[in-house]
Amino acid sequence: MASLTAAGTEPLFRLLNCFMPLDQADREALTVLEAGQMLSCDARSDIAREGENPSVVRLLVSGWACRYKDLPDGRRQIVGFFLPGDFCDQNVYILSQLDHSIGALTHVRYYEIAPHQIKDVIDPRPNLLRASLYHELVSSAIQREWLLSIGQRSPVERLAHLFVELYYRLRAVGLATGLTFDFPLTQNHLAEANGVSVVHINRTLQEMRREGLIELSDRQLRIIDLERLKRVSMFNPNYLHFNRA
Amino acid sequence: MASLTAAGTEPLFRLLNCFMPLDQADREALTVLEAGQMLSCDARSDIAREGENPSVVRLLVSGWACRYKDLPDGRRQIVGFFLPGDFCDQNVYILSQLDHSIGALTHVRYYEIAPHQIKDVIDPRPNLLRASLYHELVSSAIQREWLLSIGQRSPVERLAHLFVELYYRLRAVGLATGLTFDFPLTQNHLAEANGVSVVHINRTLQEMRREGLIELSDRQLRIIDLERLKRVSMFNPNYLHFNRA
DNA sequence: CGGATGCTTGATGTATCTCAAGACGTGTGG
DNA sequence: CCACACGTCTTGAGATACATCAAGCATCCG
Repeated sequence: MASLTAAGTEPLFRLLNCFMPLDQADREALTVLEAGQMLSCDARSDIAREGENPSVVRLLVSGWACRYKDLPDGRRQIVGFFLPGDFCDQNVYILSQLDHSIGALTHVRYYEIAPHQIKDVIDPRPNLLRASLYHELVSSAIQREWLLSIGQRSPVERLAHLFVELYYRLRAVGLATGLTFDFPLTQNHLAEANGVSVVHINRTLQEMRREGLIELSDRQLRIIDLERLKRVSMFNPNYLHFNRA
Repeated sequence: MASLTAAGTEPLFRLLNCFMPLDQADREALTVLEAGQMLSCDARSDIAREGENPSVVRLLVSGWACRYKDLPDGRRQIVGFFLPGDFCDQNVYILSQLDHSIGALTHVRYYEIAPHQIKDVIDPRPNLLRASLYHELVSSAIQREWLLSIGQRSPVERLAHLFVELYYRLRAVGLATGLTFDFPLTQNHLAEANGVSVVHINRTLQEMRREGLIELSDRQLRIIDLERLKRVSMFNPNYLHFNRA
């Protein structure tokens, strides 16, 4: 069985446990998925490419990844981040063609699992089933919140909002215990996720540091004033649907 | 049984039929949903508000609606449009709290259906089941494409892309037979969906008219040059997953 | 040592916002 | 039936937030 810290299916268990109260039997049921094939992938390489025919479900175990879309002329938009414990699209294997790509932002490790295996594990247990449905719905809700951010929030607000969101999600899977935590995104990633140029991200970050909101260096983020960060970004946690944070 | 034009469950049938080949028996199965309660709602009023506890699934029958999110200070972002035949969130009734609102853009008519009724109709028929899963996945894919649009495309490109998307979707449900069709969105709606000010939308539209791309007046959109519109916006229809357009 | 990768800064241009006003059509109540 | 409010589209003027281009520096690594 996996150790309790950031290995195997433990992050997934912790995440699902935020949606529905799970018990030890649920936890053990999930470990069955650890029989699947564990793969790994280097930073800056793709886990899946647009146009492929997906046939497996991927469960991120360690490292950060992202979903992105690109245009023929090279512009690229990150449309979501994957953290340990996240399924990369539980149901997309149904589609015949992937409409986006998945890229590794750091070195990542993940399971590739056959769809029926997931069903075998999850479907018989009502709470797991419900929690995994939540997971799916929340992924979609996060996309909507990003649309609100990119469409309406200013760059400072956008970054503040993103930092708080990632803080909540990392905490859920046990990767942020305090207000300082590993944060491997480069300014380039932040730019691609927020629809702003790198130069502007750089200046926006400086402003936020000057304001005493955050510190960010050496791949570590320190949230100095969480409440102000939430106020600035008008953060409303309801979209994450963590009933039991 | 409903007439074939834009009434009852016919738009839904047509939409699902774009994902999987359906037969007459599937069509008739869907009409069972017409036993549900038909409601209507005036333009500019809300069908559902953020914070509510959703317990029904809504199927849009006629008119246009949108999903939107707003910030405490009044800013608002439209994150999706609903056309006849669309389910407003097949699965959200699972969540205890709605994280967004649904607003009517025109006078709309819709069914309110109990979740179990939908399951009763859809689950026993494999093609219906698969098609409705597609519907869900495509809604999510559209959100991703919008993120790409708002984050990376210029206002002209964004509008062009939106016009093509809506043309495809309207055609799928039989509401656009030629390149001229009813288009009830105001410039304000376009602004709120694209994260641009109304003034700028106005000027962007003028530019597009000048360029001979479209005509738009009196709630009618005329696509003058579809191919150029697609080229300008770098439109790739793969995200709609209309296998059988 | 040379080449990636990432962060930072300055200078310049422009796309887009904001504010403000007017015109038009439509429905409504006095 | 008129007066008025309201929603929508349009235009102008001015301010500014942001992109772009370009360069320099640090770190890491083969």
